[in-house]
Amino acid sequence: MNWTDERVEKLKKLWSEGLSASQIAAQLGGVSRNAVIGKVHRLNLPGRAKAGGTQTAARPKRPAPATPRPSNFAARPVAARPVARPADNTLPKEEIDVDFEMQAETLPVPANGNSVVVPMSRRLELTQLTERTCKWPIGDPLNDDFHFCGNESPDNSPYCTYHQRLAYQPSAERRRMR
DNA sequence: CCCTGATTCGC
DNA sequence: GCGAATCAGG
Repeated sequence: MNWTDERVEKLKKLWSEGLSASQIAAQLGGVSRNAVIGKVHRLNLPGRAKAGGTQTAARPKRPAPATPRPSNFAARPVAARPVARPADNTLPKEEIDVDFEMQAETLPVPANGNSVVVPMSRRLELTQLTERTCKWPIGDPLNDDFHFCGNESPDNSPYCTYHQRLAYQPSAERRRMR
């Protein structure tokens, strides 16, 4: 991917708005967060404020790589991000970020004795999702409380074990459950 | 483990 | 100039 004027402009804008490098990389697409950080430095954009200078202590030089870096790396499959966003993508962080993270969500227990418990979600924002977080959407995307399950999903599955079963219902199980 | 930004240096 | 690898920290 090329750093066109447009992309650089967007980078500057998002960086100044305080988005993290990975968030910016996700919005730009086709670049890693490292690329974003590297570009930020090259552009001499101001870094993030360090309160009290805790972080930037003199860093020892990087030791020489013991093993030469492999120059042949497979092109990484860019994760599809098909989830649509409201046109207004401004996030009122200040208001909704003060969340109730470990809120347990339960459904009414059916009278049949098989209790159906929906595991608590981590209430993640779209930008927080990783390869290992459940991408089961919860709520109305047009609503402010929309979020993703975010629990750990095994291996490369897009969903956690619970939502995996909801997503891919085997016919046998679907029948059993009616 | 997840994440964050900072730095180096081969390309 | 670019950005993966690495470091350092939360």
